[in-house]
Amino acid sequence: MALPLPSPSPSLAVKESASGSATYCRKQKSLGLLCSNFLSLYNRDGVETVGLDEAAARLGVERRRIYDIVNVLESVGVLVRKAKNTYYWKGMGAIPKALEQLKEQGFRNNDEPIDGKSGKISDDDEDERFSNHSASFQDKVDPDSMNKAPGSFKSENRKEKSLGLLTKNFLKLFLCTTSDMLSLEDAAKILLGDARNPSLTRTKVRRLYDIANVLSSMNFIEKIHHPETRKPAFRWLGMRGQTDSERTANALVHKESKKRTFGTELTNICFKRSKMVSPIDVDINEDIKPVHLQGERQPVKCNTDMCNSDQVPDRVGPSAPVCLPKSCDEESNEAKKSHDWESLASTYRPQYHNQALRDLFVHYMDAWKSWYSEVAEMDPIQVI
DNA sequence: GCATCCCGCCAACTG
DNA sequence: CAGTTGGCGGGATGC
Repeated sequence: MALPLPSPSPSLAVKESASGSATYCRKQKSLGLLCSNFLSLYNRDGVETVGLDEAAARLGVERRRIYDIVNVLESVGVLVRKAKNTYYWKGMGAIPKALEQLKEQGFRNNDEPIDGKSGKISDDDEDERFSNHSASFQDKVDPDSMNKAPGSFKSENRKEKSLGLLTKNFLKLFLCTTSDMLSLEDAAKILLGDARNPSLTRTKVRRLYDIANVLSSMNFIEKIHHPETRKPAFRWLGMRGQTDSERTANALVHKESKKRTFGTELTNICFKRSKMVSPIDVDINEDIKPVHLQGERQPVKCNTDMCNSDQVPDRVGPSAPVCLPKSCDEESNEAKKSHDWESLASTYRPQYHNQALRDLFVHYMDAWKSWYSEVAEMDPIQVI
């Protein structure tokens, strides 16, 4: 899909206060939310490849953030690198196998199951033997890597510190240990050869936070507090019998249930740390609940359609897919233009928790309609 | 005040 | 060598 893509930078999370001033809203820019949106965007039938530029544009984030997501997803088998800028989409169905392989690798590299506290895990199954720093397990080499040509030390050192590899090893800590609860600091120390270096540990912890956010958005882990120390930690949830769609769906629910206090944050209209964008920069996606309609409330029937972000630069929500809801009025017209996003729309129909959110949605719909009618007159929306 | 983690610089890597 | 990739840590935000 060759798209005329805008710079993602304008799509920033902003929140407008009652006074009209704006503040940066960190939550709306989180990697976990971005991951949820990423999955909602690509986890569907017919997706074969993922373009990084396209993903960045659709999600309204900088490419750098896409790398973070992609690296973690690649570690759990959801994506496989195809070429520069392009990944194969393997889907959530590839996860169990990937985890099983990680588990095997973990046990193969360590003679016996390791304990979450004292165990050690190779810092790099494939590359660590070329490492030049003091990892604990440099002598434990993944046999699969034996036929790989060694690269330069710098190259290997870089790989060894990659987010993808760190993700794998972090997962192995859960998969290959008896403990299903682990603090990130402990994980960092285990995964680092040099646990004495506070600076290294701190950096590792930062990366683990990134990873944990993505994994928790996929419901692989959940944040808890250690019962004794009250220190924050993460608990392994694993697959726990969830289907692919359930996992993706839960990923969306998760964002609301874990990262937001209901009713306290009605919009995703946020400011980037210092820059401003359109106050209509709403992340509608975050307020979308997966279907499983069992309920009382029938939300506004809404068809979603992907618009070329080139044409909606200021309306792209923070890390939300460039996917804006349309009213019933427009539905028939847009149906002709719309494509596979309809299936997504039917799967993730909005369900709002409270009246305020519903009101916001109506408000957003009105704003969108107003804007859309203007744009439609000027230049028809291109469909991806 | 500590936990969290976004942001973007810039070096390494790649085609 | 231009474009891609992604490590890294400063520092802002959240609690």
